[in-house]
Amino acid sequence: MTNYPLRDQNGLTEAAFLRQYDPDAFERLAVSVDTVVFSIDSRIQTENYRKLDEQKLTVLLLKRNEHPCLGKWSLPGGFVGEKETLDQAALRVLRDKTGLDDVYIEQLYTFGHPQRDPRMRIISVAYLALIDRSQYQLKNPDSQKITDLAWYEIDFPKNTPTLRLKWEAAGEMLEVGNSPPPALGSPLAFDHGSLILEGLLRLRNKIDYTDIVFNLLPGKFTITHLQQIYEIIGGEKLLAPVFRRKIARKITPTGEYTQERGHRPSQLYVYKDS
Amino acid sequence: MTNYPLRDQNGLTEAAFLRQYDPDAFERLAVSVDTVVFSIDSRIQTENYRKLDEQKLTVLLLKRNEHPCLGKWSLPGGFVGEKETLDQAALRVLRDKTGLDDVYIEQLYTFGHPQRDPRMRIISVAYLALIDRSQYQLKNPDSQKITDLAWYEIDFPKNTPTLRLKWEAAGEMLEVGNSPPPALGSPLAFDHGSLILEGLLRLRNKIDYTDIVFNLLPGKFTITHLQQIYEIIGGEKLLAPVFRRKIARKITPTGEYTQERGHRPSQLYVYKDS
DNA sequence: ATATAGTATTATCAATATGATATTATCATA
DNA sequence: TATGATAATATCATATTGATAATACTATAT
Repeated sequence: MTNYPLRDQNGLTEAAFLRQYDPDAFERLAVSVDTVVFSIDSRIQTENYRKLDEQKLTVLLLKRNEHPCLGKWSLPGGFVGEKETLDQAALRVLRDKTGLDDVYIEQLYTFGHPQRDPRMRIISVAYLALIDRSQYQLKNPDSQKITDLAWYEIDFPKNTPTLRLKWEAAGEMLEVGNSPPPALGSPLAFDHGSLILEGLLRLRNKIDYTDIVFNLLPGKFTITHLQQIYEIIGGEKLLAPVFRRKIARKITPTGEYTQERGHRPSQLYVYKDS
Repeated sequence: MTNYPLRDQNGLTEAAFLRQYDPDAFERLAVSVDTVVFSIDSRIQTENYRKLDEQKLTVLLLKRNEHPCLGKWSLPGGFVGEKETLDQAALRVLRDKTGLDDVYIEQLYTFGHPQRDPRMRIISVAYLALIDRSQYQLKNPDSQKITDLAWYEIDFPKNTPTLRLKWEAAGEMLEVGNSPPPALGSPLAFDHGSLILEGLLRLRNKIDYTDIVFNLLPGKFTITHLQQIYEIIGGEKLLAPVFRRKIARKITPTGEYTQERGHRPSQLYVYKDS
C-alpha cells in the first residue's frame, strides 16, 4: 500500500502542496442547477351529466424579469452554493423560487456549451423533478427576479422532434425544438428548450422500467387515470387490457370506487411499494 | 411576442447589462471531465491443444504522480477549456492523456460534492467511453503528471455493492465501493470509485436496450464471444440458445469461421447497423 | 320502472416469446 | 477411428402479448 505522507518532485507533502495551490489560476466560470419540474394537471371535463378526468402533462416555467433573456420563460434555476452538493442546490433553488419542498428529483444531464449563457461560462446541471400537484402549493416567488409562474401543458407525440407548450389561462403557445446555443430564436430562455426535451425523453424512457411515474400521482388513483398518464408521457395510445395486465404487479386495489360519474365506477388503487 | 431591446428595472438593455456584469462576484470553482474507459481484454487460453478466448472487462487507470492523491490510481481527466463543449473537453483530455482518439463517449453523471477534491471546489462531469482495444494503441503519456497507464480487470457480479479491480501484470488488486467524499480510504483517487461504479451500472443497464456494446467489439466476432461480454457486463450467466435468439436481430453472419480451435468452428458475425 | 349511453372491467384466444433441456455438428488430436 | 470439447440447432412446455369481444355498472332520459 501507499505510504503517506508522500512527497512530490518538488519535495512537497500533500498538505504543503495544498497550502500553495492557487485556485485563481483557472478560467472564471460558474455552475448552476436548473430543474425541469413535471406534474399532471387533472381537470374534470363534464359533458351533459357525464364526468371524465382529462390529464395533461405540464412543466413549471418562470417568466424572467431581468437580463439576460428578460421577458422569456425559463426553468427554475440558480447558482450552486459553496457548501452544498448538487442535489442540495437543486432542492434549495426549487424551494426558494417556487415554494416546492421535499420533492422527488434526479440528475438529468449537464449542459455546458460555451455560448449557452451570454454573461459568462455557466455550466448547468439539469435536474428532473416529479410532483403530485395536489400535494403542493406554489408560493408567490420571494425574489424580485420573477414576475410569473405558470404550468405549461405539454404536447409531445412520439416521433416528433419538437414539442408544443401551452399556457391555457393566458392563451400563450410556445414551439420548442433542440437548437444549439446560443438559441436566440427560442421562445424559452437560454437552452432551456433542450433541457425540457431531455427531461421528457428521460421520463418517457424510464416510465417503462422504473416506478418513477408514481411521483406524479396522488395516493389513490384509478387505472384509467394511470393509463392516460402513461399515454401522454409515452406519446402514444395503449390497449387497456394489456396495460392493466402489466400495471397490476405495481399496484394494490383499495376497495374504494369513484362516484357520481354517470358510468360504471372505477376502483381506486395505491402504489405497491414493496 | 417579446419586443427587443427590452429594458429592466434599472433602465438597462441586455447589451448594457452584460457590459457591467461582474463574473468575479461568485465563488471560485472549477469544472473537470473524467472519463471511465472500458474495453475488453480478449486473451487466448490454451489447454493442451484446445484454444478458448477468455474475455475480461477492463477499465483504464492512470497512476497519479503529483498531489493530491499522489500515488493513487485515477481516471483520465482534466479541466474544461474556455471555448470547448463538455464533449469536446472529454475527447481532448482523453487524447492528451492516453492517446485514444475518435472514441465513443457519452455523458455519464456529474459529481459535485464540496469535499470531493481537497484543492478547491471542483465539479466533475463524468463520461463513459467504450473502445475496441484492438483498434487503438495507448501512447506513453506526454504529461509529467502520469507515470503509469494500466488496464485493470473488473470483477463485478450482480447484486454486489463493491467491485474488484485487478492489474494482473503487476499483481495489484483494488477493492472499490461507493463511499461518500472525501473518500480518503479508497485505493482510487478522489471519488473515482463512485465514477467507475456508476459507469458499470450504466453499461449494465444500457446493454439490454441499446447497441452500445458493439463499441467494445472488433468488426467481426463470434456469438460465443459476444455472449461472454454480455455475461461479464451483466454479472450473470446466460443460456446460449436464448441469447442467440435475441441477438440474432442485431447481427449478420459473414460466412467466415474461426479455425484451428480443436472443436467445431464458430461463425463470425458483424453488427447489423441498419 | 326501464331503456340508453358511456366508461370500467374481465374473458377469450391466436400468435409469439421465453426458459430449459436434448440433440446434432465439427474440429484437432490421441 | 474414437474422444473430448465447443458450436449450433431442435424441441417443447409454459408464459406473455396483442387484439377483440363480452359483460358490468351508473346517472340520467323516457
